[in-house]
Amino acid sequence: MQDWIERFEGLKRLDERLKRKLTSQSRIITLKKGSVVFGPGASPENLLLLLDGTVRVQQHSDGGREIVLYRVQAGESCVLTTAALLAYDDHSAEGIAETDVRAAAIPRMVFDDLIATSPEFREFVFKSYSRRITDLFYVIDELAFRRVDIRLAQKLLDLQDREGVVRATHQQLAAELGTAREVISRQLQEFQRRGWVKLSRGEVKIENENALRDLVVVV
Amino acid sequence: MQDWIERFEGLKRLDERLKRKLTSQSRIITLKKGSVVFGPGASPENLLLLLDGTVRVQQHSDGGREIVLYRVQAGESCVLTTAALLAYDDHSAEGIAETDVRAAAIPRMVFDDLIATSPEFREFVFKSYSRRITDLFYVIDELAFRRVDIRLAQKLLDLQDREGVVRATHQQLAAELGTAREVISRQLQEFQRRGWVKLSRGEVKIENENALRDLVVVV
DNA sequence: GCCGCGTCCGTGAGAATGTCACAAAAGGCG
DNA sequence: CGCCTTTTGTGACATTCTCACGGACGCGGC
Repeated sequence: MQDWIERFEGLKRLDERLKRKLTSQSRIITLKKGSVVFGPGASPENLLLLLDGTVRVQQHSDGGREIVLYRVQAGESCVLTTAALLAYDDHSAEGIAETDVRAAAIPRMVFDDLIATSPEFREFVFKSYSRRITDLFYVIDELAFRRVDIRLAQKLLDLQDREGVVRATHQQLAAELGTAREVISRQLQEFQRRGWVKLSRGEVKIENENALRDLVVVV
Repeated sequence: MQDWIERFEGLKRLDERLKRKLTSQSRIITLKKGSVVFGPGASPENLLLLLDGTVRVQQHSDGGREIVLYRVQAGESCVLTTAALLAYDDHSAEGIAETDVRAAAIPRMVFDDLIATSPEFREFVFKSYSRRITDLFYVIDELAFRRVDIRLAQKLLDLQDREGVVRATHQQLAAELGTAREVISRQLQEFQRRGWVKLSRGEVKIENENALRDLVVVV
């Protein structure tokens, strides 16, 4: 279980000495689905590299609404937790394990050391930042400028499994888009009326994927 | 003009050798008010440190709407331009000089070198990232969860000068908040009706600052 | 002056989205 | 089945967005 480094595109090219250093000095941790990876008052002192599973990062409002900011997939890192969430304690962003999760925790000291010695590691870290910031820009763009029906169609396409089924409650879909549950319910009914989806408790079956894609593209 | 480094809280503690390196290897550039500091297809290869003036970073929609993401003030750096905007060329974020601007441009090589050798410089860079990301979180929070009247009141308080005057057109205020001009016009009229502000072409005079503050806080 | 002209602002109507309060339906479980 | 929780449906209304105008203001040319 020592060669998890090979799963990280950006870390493959580290030289052998650094790879050994990374594997020997970082701990492998596991988290149950649904547990809080980081949150208000619980910023880890470690850089987390996700080996398996996905982490959902979201934000709350006072009024109980939520919005999903981005997801960290296996093979990616949680750079922002180290850097930014410390400063951002007045508002509440948190990371939730969407599945059971396995991750490598790199202590801050080792992180610092690697940043100093390895250009490859630096590139990996800055690319991670870049990725997350791009995600945030995207969320802002969507929130400010796109209609809800289009965003919902896009989200359904993103979240569907191989059978074209999205397993999520209306409430969860609303949280994905940062809107209200009623809005989602009504939009989904409209999609169903047009024969694009089929609704049942806790899931949405996509019946006409192309119609959804057209909505996303053309408008 | 060599001691601009002292203006940067995070760089003061660099040792003398590195300070000399920074000043000798980076160019001082000046930009006219209104010019594009960076934008689609024009990401600079340099890290910019702002000596004087402010840069406004904003995003466009296809439909001609805009939203201000954050401002870079004198004494801060444009870290995101180097890292993120390259990856984000499909959507259009750009930096505009809000005033005449003077900045130090640090070549990528020097940046890389400093990151490798100086813990103080690393901290400076990561803090800069942290600051920007916090700003983006804030924008998302506002967009998703706050009413426009509250956001407008907040913005007026932020943008007022010493005399309580905000010099901006309704269109510009709309761009600040990522909303439509008509919405701002109507909200401002409502504020005026209540005696909180006085409107004239191109400016808003705040007449009752406390009322605006109350609106921001209590709701 | 006063005539154009571009920018800025006001307005009405209707669509889209958000809020609130409740009720109905669906599923789990003893 | 009866009871409970979760999920979904619905109406009424407030807020925000969009579209299509028209009028007002400031400025330069005459």
